[in-house]
This record gives sequence, C-alpha cells and structure tokens, in this order.
Amino acid sequence: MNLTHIKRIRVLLADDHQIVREGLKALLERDKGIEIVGETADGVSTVRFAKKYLPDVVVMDITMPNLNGIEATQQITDEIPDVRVVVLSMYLDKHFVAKMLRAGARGYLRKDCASEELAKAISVVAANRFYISPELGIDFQKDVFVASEIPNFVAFALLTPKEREVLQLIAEGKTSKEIAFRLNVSAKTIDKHRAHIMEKLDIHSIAELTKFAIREGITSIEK
Amino acid sequence: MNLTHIKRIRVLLADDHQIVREGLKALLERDKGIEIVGETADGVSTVRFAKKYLPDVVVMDITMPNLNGIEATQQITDEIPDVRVVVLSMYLDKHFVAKMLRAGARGYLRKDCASEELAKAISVVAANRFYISPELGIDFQKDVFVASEIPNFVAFALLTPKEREVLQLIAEGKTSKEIAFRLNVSAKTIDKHRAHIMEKLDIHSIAELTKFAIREGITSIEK
DNA sequence: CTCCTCATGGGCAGAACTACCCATCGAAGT
DNA sequence: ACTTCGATGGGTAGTTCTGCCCATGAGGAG
Repeated sequence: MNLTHIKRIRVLLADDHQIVREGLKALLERDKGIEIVGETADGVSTVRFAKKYLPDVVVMDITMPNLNGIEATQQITDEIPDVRVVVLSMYLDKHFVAKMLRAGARGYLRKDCASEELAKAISVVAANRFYISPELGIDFQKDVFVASEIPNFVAFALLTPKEREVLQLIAEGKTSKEIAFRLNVSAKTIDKHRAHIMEKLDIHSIAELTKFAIREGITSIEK
Repeated sequence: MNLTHIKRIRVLLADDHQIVREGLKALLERDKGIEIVGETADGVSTVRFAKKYLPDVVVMDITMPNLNGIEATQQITDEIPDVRVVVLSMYLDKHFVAKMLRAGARGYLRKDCASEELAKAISVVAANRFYISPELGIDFQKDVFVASEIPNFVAFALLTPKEREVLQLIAEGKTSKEIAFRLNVSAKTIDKHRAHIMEKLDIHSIAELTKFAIREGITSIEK
C-alpha cells in the first residue's frame, strides 16, 4: 500500500530568494504527492516554523541570513528529529556535503538539478532514507563518517555553536551591540565570544574573520 | 493598439542552474503575454541562441560559465540591439547595476523579487523602456525615456585607483596605520580614503567592505 | 580662469574593537 | 567528587574605526 496516495508529504521551503521559493513551489505543486505548507527566508524563522508546524521535509538552502542552513539543519534535526532536511545547494564540495550530512541532513542536491530529482529526493527522504545526488560522487562511508580531519572543517572542529552564530553576525557587519541585542545577552559577552573566536583561529581583524566565515560557508558573500 | 495582445513576448532564459530556469519558466508561462522560446546555461550559448532566434527579451543571470552575464549582455546588445536584456541578479550593488547598464541591459532586478515584478519588467523592457527595481534606489526610474543619457549617469566613477588600492589592503585585514606605512602617506589619509569608499558604496562596516572587495575581485578569499 | 575631482593631511569626538584582568554557573566527562 | 568547557558578564586600557569639521595643491574639463 502506497501511503503517498493517502497522505501528501508536507514540505517547507527555506531559501532567502523569494523567486527561487516561488519557482520551487510552482514546480513541486505539480506533484500530487507533495504539499507546500510554508516558506521561510532565514534560518531562525525556518527553525521556528519547523517546530511549530512539523513539516515532513524541509528543503533547505545553505546561505541564509540570521542562521545559516547548516546551523538551522543542526537545530532542527537535534530538536525535532522527525523532520527531514533536504539540502539544495550550489556547493558540491565533498567537505560541504559531509558537513551538512553531519548536521543531520538526509538529502543533498545541487541547485542545478531537475525538478523530478528534487521531487524524488523529497519522497525518498520522507521515507526515512537518504538521497545524495549521484553526480556528487560521494562515498558515504569514506567521505562522511571517516572525515573528522577534513581541512575545510575548521569552524565546526574549533568553534562552539554559539561562536559560529556570533561569527556569522560579525561577518554580516553587525556590531557587538547589535548582536548582543539580537541574542539577548550583554555586549560584553559578544566581545568575549569574538575574542575567543579570534584566539582559536589566530585571526586578528574583522576583515580576515569575514573571509574565514565565507570560506567555511558560515556567511554568504552576498550582501 | 496594444500589440502584446496579438504577439506574445518571446523570452530566452539564461541561468546556469537548471532548477532556477525551470522555476522561472513555470512562473512566466502563467502569463499569457509571455512565451519562453529557449533556455541556456552559459554565456556563449546564450549569445549564440540570441543571434539565431532573436528573442524579444533575454532574462540573464550574472554568474554563468564560459562567458559571464556582463560580457554576454555586452555582446548581445552590441550585435543585436533589438534584443533587450533583463538582469536577474543576487547583487544589488550600485557598482554592479552600473556595470550591467553600461553593458546595455535594459532591466535590473534582484533575485529576491516577486514573479509579478519579473513579468512586469519583461513587458516594460520589451516596450523599449527601462525597468530598474525600485528597491535598488537608483534615481532614473522616472527618466526612462532619456535612455541615451544612462551611460553618463553611471559614468560617475565609484572608486578611484587609489581607493581600490586602499580597499584591497583593508580587506586583507590591515589597519590604517599599516596601510599608511606601506603607501608612504599619513594614517589620516587612509582614514579619509576609507570614509570615501564607504560613503560611495553605502557600506558601514569592515565586514561588508571585505565582502564587496571579494565580489569585485579586489581581494582574494584566501588567507 | 573657474570649477571639479583626486589625493593629501590635521583636529576632534564618539563608537567600536582588541586585549588583558576578573568572576559565576551549569553541563558534561573522568 | 573533580575537572573541563561553554556561556555568561564586569572592569580597564589602548587602539582602531567612523564621522564630522577644516584645509592645500595638482590636474583636468568646461
């Protein structure tokens, strides 16, 4: 018995570009087995929406404001493991894929995929299996689970989740005061986090911190 | 007599991500006045297709393989001026907009726009007028008919050579004092250059300045 | 010749960052 | 039970940045 004929897969679209969300929605709604239950444009609201409405699958972009796709995926899979995450990304670097899968993503596609493939990935992931786009050439065992010494893994190896969150906001040009207000802590705490980050990374300027964040996928190069 | 009721606007979609093209196609085909006559995924084939099939409008992404959107736009408007180009970009920096308009683009939208806006831009541009997304804060919206003066408008240079040099060093994490020493001027002069750069670009933090420099190829993302 | 831009530089004030010092509290691990 | 680590926050100092004010001189455009 095929349950997809009875119960549609409830999907949340998370991408910071409205027209991308609209396009994905238009494409996916052709599929009778899929129902778009919401759209979000940044990490924080994605996590909030997921907690509140418990979609079956979140289609997640990596670069989003407030909280990037990696952190958002981590939080979702930590706190509501029934919600599956499919990553739709421009980056096909092995380290990036590994990072996302480690964060709990169940699927990974590049943005240059066909809509059929995305629909397939959604249904596969909803069925509690993994879907990694074959063109990525990922060896699951080798690349994902035995990759603790990946060079491009610095941020996750050295920084705490809080520090990564602070780093992202620093790299977006926010001041300590602004970050403190957003995170409901004192500016002093943000200064402390920044100092820790710089000490761990042996970096001593905002400019280099920003470049590091970009290299690690913690922030986007976009404005 | 409104010709759009008789003759549909023939549109070519140029974007290197298949799923983005599919999404745009699905969205635009709802509009009865628009007909998608082709899709291309890189600059060279976009120019070739445009020459061969003479679409009314090309919806162009900036980042594409082989030949980027700027070069492709330049070639199209140079060789087949009847073909209008609408840029759909992630970048809304004035510098970038100016670059595209100089290359001959007639429309400029950020990717985070509504599909209605894209459809509107296409019809406006097809009618031989300009459509610059209002959120870009570009002034000549009302002056669409003095099209020949566009290049003069964008002619005000954004950064001087000296300012680019200073920007590069700022984006490498150097302090004003260090930059001043290297360039054999006073730190005060560097402060002044930095202030000018920020004013021109409407940027107010080192982090965003660094990102701008990376986008413009003024600095490398590497350490 | 006059106006403008570019590059140069000074002063000042306030904000922000960087780097130290110090501390408490809870959670996780040995 | 003890230690370590993460997160929180305060104090102080010096540096750096950001944004204003001001100016001069060179060189190009009209």
